[in-house]
Amino acid sequence: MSVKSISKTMDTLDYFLESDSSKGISLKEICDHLGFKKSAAHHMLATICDKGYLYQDLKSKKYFLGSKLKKFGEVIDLNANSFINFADPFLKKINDATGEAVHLASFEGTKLITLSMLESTHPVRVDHGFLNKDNAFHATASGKAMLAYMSDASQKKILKNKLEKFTSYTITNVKQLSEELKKIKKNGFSTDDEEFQPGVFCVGYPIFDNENKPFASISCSSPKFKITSDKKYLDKIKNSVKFSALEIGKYFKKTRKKGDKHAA
Amino acid sequence: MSVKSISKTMDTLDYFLESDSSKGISLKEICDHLGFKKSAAHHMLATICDKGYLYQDLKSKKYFLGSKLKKFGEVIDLNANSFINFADPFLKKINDATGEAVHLASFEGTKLITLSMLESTHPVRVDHGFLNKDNAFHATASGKAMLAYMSDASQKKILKNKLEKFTSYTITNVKQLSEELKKIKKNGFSTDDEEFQPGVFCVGYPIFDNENKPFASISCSSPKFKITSDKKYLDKIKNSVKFSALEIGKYFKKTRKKGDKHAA
DNA sequence: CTTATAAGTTTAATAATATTAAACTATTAT
DNA sequence: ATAATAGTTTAATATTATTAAACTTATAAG
Repeated sequence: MSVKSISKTMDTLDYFLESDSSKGISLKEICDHLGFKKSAAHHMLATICDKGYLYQDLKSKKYFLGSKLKKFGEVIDLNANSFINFADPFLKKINDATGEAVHLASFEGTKLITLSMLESTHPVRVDHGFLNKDNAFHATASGKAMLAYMSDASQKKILKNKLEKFTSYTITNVKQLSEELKKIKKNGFSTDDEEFQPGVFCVGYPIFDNENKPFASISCSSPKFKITSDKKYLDKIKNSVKFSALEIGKYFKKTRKKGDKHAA
Repeated sequence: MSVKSISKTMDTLDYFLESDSSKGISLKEICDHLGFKKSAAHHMLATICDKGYLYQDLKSKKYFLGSKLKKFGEVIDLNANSFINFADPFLKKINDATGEAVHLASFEGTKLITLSMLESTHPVRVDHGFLNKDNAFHATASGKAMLAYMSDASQKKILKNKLEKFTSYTITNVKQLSEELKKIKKNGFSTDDEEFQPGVFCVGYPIFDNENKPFASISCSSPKFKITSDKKYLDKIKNSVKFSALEIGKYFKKTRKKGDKHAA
C-alpha cells in the first residue's frame, strides 16, 4: 500500500528537480502540471515549507527549494562519491576507445540506478539517461550483469513483479530470463539486444565488491547496425568494458576492509 | 493546517540527516526515535522508497538515503553556492581578527537560516549551530539586522506569530521590537544582548542585494563578559563585521544585474 | 535441531485525516 | 475603478491513513 499524500509530495519535489525552479514555481503551475486541486496543494505545500524542504517567497508567493535539501547531497557524497570518482576515469577510457555511451549502474533496493554516464561522441547517438526505476533489471545489460550474480533471494525480490515489455525483444518470461542469467555467469558478461530500446545493443560487465557481491556494473551502448555490420566491433567494446570493470573492482580491494558496509 | 503524513515523512528524512545513516537505519529504530507505530511507518517507508528518496537493502532490510536526494544538492548549489563561496573569505577575516564564532545568515520565506558558519577559536566558545527555523528573527542579531530593512509587509508576515521567549531578555513585545528595529536602521547594525542564549552577545550587520533589499546578514557572537569587561572589544567586533558585510555586499554589484532573481 | 524471540510485513475495520467546493482576500491587469 | 487571476481559509464529507492483530521471516537460545 502506498500513502497518497506522501506520493504527491515527492512528485512535487521531483517537479522542482525536473523543471528550472531557480526563479520559483507558483501554486498554479504545480497544480496544472501535477493535476492537484489548489486547496489541497496549498495544504501540502504549507507542510513542506514548514519542514524547510521548500520555502515560499514572501512577495512573489512562489516556491523554491529549501537549502535543507542541500544537506542530503553532502551526506550522500560522503558515502558514494569516492566510488564514482574512482570509476570515472575508467568510464572515460571506454568512451575514448569506442566513442559510445557508457553507463555506471548500481542498485538501491529493487531499483536500478545510474551513478554516472558519458554520452556518445558519434553523430548517431544512443542514450537512456539517468535511470532510477524498478522493473528494468531484466531488460538492460547493466541490470542483467548484476542480477546474474545475486543470491536467489535477491533475484526473487527484484523479479517479483510482472516483467515489463519495453520492446518486442524484451525477455518477459522468468524461466527464459533464468536461462539467460546462467549464460551470463558462464560468459562473464551480459548483453541487451534491443531489449530496452529499439536499435540499441549494449554490453554489460559486473563489478564485485569486497564480499564478491555484484555491487555495480558498467555498460556500453551502441547502435545495433554497427554490431551487425562489423563483426570485430563487438569484441572491441567487450574488451574495453571488461578491462574497466576489472579495474573498478579493485576499488574495493584497495579502500575497503571485508565486512565494511557500502551504500550506493 | 498541516498534513500529518507529510510531516512524519520529513521528520523521518531529517532523522537520516541527523544520525549516521551510512550503515542503514532499521524500521524499529525509526519507530523508537520518532514514536511511530511500526505498521504505519512501514506504509510510509514503502511509499518513500517507491519514490526513490530512500531505499531498503534487500538483505538487511535497513533503510538508506536514496541517491536521488543528491540531485537536489546539485541544483541548489547552482543557485546559492557562489554567494556563499564569495562570502566565506570575509567571514574568515572576522574569525581571524576576533577569534569569535561568525555566522552568515539569510532567510527562506519566514525562516531564518544559517548559510555558513565558523566556530570560535577561543577556549570559552559560544555557538548556535545551523539554524533553519521560524520565530528566531526577533531574538537574533542576524535576524534583526535583516528584519529592520525589510518592507512592512514582509516584517508583518515574519512576526505574525507570538514572539517566542528564549531568555529573560528576549523582546516579545511587537511595539518594543519595532522601536528596536528603528534604532537598528539608525545605527546600521543590530545587537543581541543575551536575547537568544544566556551569556551570549552578538553583533549583526545586514548585506544588501542589487535591489537594496536585505538579502543576508553576518553576525559575530561572543561571551557577554568579554563585552562588559573590555569596552574596546565591542568596537573591534563591530568594525570587523561591518567591513566584511560591506565587502560581501559588493557581490551583487559585481555579478548580478538589476532585476535578476536570486535564491538563498 | 527445535523452540523462542524479535523484526518486519500484510490485512481489514475503524478512527482520523486529507480533500473538496465555495467563500474570501489579495494582487495584478485592463 | 473594475475585472480577473492567484492565493488562502474554512468546515462538511469522503477518502485515507492508522491501528491492532495475525502472519512471516530471520535471528538467537536452549
